[in-house]
Amino acid sequence: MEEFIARGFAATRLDDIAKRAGVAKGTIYLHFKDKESMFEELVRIVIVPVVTKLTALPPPTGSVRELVEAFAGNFLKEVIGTRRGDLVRLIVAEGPRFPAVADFYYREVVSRGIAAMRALIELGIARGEIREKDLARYPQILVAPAMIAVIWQSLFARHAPLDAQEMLRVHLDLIFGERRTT
Amino acid sequence: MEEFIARGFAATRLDDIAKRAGVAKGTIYLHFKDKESMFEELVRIVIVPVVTKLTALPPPTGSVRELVEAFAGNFLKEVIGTRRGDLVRLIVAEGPRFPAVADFYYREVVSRGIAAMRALIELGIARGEIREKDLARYPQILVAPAMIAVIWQSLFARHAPLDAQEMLRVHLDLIFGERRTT
DNA sequence: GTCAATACTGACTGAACAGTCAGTCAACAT
DNA sequence: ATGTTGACTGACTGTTCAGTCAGTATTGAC
Repeated sequence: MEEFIARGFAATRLDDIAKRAGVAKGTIYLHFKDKESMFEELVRIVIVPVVTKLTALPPPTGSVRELVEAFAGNFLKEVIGTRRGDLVRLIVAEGPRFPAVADFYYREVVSRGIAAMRALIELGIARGEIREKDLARYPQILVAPAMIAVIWQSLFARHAPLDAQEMLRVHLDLIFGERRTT
Repeated sequence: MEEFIARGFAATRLDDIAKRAGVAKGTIYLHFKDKESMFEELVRIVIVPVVTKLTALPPPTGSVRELVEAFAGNFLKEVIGTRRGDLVRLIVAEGPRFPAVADFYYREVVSRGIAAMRALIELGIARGEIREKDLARYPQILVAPAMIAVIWQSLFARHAPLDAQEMLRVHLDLIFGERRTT
C-alpha cells in the first residue's frame, strides 16, 4: 500500500515491495498472479472492512441528523487523512486504467454508499428534518465535501490544512438547517 | 494530453506521443527538456486559459445566485465531462509525485478559485441571499459537487450517468434557498 | 536421523523505453 | 550553382524492471 500510494501503479517496483515486506521478489509470485492482481487485491482488502464498518449503522435512535453525523464521524476517523484516504485517491487516479478496480469500487462502495445516503435523505425529508426534496435525487451532494476533504488532505494539506470535521459540520448545518450544540 | 490522460504519466510512451503528433521522437527533445517538463507544460497550457475565462466574471448585474450560476455554467461547459475534466483527474492522480504540478495547481487554480468563491459567498451573506454564515469559511463546500461531477464523469459515467447540470442546480437551491425558474 | 514436501530465494532474462546524436533535407542566401 | 543553417529524423544505447526458475532452507512426519 505504501509503495503504490507513493508512486502509483506503473512506477511502483516489485523489488521495493518485496524489500519492504522483508521477502524476496520470487515470494510475491507464490501469493499473487502478477502486479495487477496484487493491486486489485490490495484495493479489495483495504476497502471492504471500511465499507462493512461504515454500513453497520447504529440503531436508529434519535434524529436523522444524528445518524448522518455518526456516519460522517466514522468516515472522518477511518478514511479522511488516513492511508485509506490516500488509497481512495489512488483509485480515482488509476481507475480508468483498471476497469476491474473501478467496477469493483463502483459496485461495492459507490453504489452502496449512494443508496444508503439516499435512504437517509428520504427519511430526513419524511420526518421534516430536510427541506430540499430534490436532494434525494443527488445523494452525491451529501457526500461531496467528504470526498473533497479526502483529496484535499492528500494534495494540499501542506499548502493549506483543512479542518475536515468542522467543514462537515457546516455542510450538515446547510442541509439540516439550524446548528446543533455538540 | 490524450496519451497522458489515457495511461497516466509513467505508462505513457514518448514514441506514442511522437507518432500521434506526426513527428519523430527526437523532435520532442527540441521543444521539451524531458518527459516531466512536457507534462508540466501540458498542465499549464491547458489549465491557464480555463482559469482566465472562469475568473472573467460577468459584470455584477443581478443577484449573487446569478453570478454563481454563470460560474457554474461555464465550469460545466468548459470542464465537466471534457478532456479538461480528465486532466483535472490526472492532476489529482499525479499530484503527489509532481510537487511542481501540485504547487502550480494550488497556486493558480485552487487558491484563486477558493478566494473568488469566498468573495461571492460573503456578498451573498451581506445581501441576505445566503443564510449559512459559516459557509464563507469553507468555500470548498460550494465547489465540492462540481468537483465530484468531474470525477464521476471520468470514472463512473458508464455505470450510472450523472446529470451534472441538474445536480448543481439542486445544490444551489440548497445554498440559496427557494428554487428559481430557469 | 532421514526423507519428502513445501516455502522461499535472488541471479537472470527479455522486453520496453527515455534519451541521444550522426546524419538528412528543405529553405534561403550569395 | 554552391554554401549555410537549423529543423527534423530514427536507429541506437543503456537502463530499468516484471516475471522466471534452478537451487537452497525449513518444517514436520516417521
